[in-house]
Amino acid sequence: MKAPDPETLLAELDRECLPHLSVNAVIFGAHDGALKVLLMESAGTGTWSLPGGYVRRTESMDDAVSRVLFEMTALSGTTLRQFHTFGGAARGEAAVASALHAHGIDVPADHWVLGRVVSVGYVALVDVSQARVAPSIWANSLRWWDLTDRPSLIIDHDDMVQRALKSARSQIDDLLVETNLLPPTFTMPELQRLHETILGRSLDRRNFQKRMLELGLVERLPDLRQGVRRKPAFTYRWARRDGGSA
Amino acid sequence: MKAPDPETLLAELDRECLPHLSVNAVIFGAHDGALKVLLMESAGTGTWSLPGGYVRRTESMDDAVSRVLFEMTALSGTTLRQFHTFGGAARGEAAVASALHAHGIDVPADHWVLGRVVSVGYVALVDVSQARVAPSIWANSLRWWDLTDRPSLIIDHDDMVQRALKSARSQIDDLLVETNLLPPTFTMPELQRLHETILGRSLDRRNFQKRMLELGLVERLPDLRQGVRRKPAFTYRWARRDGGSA
DNA sequence: GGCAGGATGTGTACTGAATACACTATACGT
DNA sequence: ACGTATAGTGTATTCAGTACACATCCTGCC
Repeated sequence: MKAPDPETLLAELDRECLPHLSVNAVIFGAHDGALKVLLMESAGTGTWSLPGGYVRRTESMDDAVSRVLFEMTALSGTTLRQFHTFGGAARGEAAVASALHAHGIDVPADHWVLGRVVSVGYVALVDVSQARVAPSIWANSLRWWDLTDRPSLIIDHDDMVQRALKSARSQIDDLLVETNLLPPTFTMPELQRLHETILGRSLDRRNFQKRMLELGLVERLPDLRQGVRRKPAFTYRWARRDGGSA
Repeated sequence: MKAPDPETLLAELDRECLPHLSVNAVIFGAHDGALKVLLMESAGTGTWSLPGGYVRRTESMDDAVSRVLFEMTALSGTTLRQFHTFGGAARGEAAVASALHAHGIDVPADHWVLGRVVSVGYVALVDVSQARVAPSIWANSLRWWDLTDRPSLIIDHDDMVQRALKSARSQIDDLLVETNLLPPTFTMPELQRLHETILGRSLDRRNFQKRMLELGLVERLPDLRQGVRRKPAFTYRWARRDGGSA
């Protein structure tokens, strides 16, 4: 993002972006067995919301949300999946005014950014330790929150988190494949702990391993993971998907 | 809808609706064992597309799509379910210009209705015989097409139909409950034929009945359906759902 | 009135996926 | 070397979904 420029920011927004439309990303991360979600605090308001942004006229929504994610975390190549679009009539983002005001930008009261905005929700799973969280014009504070101990969010963003979580859990295999949430090679217990963190419940080791292998999601490598202070574990990597058409 | 008024239609659209946003409805109907989809022909172009409309600034998207459905079919109370939002960068609706031009309305080339529009897709199942299909400003022709024998559609509407169908089939129980696709009381074979039409495959009678009853979707009534020229069948009605919270 | 035909009603067996569960093996720390 | 913590592995059960055959009842024809 550019540095805040009182005069041109709003004009640029109007010229380059689709009005009344935003994308929001529910970014889940796993750290130390706790499920985290990335939230931002609108400057000057103390209110928390989901990271999001506007869609440029020449970019697809998918590209827009990838860009937003990159701007906020410096992560690219992450699988972002659309899960729902929120189009209630009462969706207005008063927090935007405060955020912009904190940067010396006055927004006309009738500007669309303060009014009703339809928001397309995307969900992603990322590695907390790889994300380089960076504040922006919209967010003076951006940080990971424990999912079970987070502030309440503006408008319907709490609902978005709930839906995103449900969606992420139901597509967990799909969302984890080929992501950077795990190193290129990993052990089965590592993969299982990740699943458990995301699903919020414990899984049986034997059933878990059986399922991963039966689904052909991972393939075992000849090496063992040494260096840990326990029994060495087999290492695995994501299996190449054999292209199955619809 | 109002009668086309060259001067005010566009102004009204700008004033009352959210720009660059539309809702589209994939309306499936079953008739004589064939799965139908409601399509409209943009006036003057001969190109076919899904019914749709714009979202008023004071109504929710859900309300907007219900209104569109009502305007086109006079059906109300139908369950419409959002299934996906289409936000590709190349979404422009040239057909709109022709449709409006056919009504003597000239659209400036840079107006948003001709440019990129993000479209929120909804799906519904309705009774073909109850729908009173009515042309509108946007559609000079509106009719049911056999799903397997339909014209190709503009932009990504063919993709929308595919996704909608997949979504409808996976939620069939949910979409059929309490709808007007069947009379208040119906027989099990009637319900089964409806399922078969929507799913596009035949089902086993015993398994089907067992499943419907096990899921508690229907409850048997004391009466038999007479008057048919076969063995009389039990009648059923939709069972009241015992409110289960998430 | 009897009989053939077609549609309706019903229960059991099989298969596959998910679940529950216990013991052996290895490295580290003492 | 011995205890402990973690990793590796197979079998039995349950549940959902699927496959399948025969009796019943009404209609229409003879």
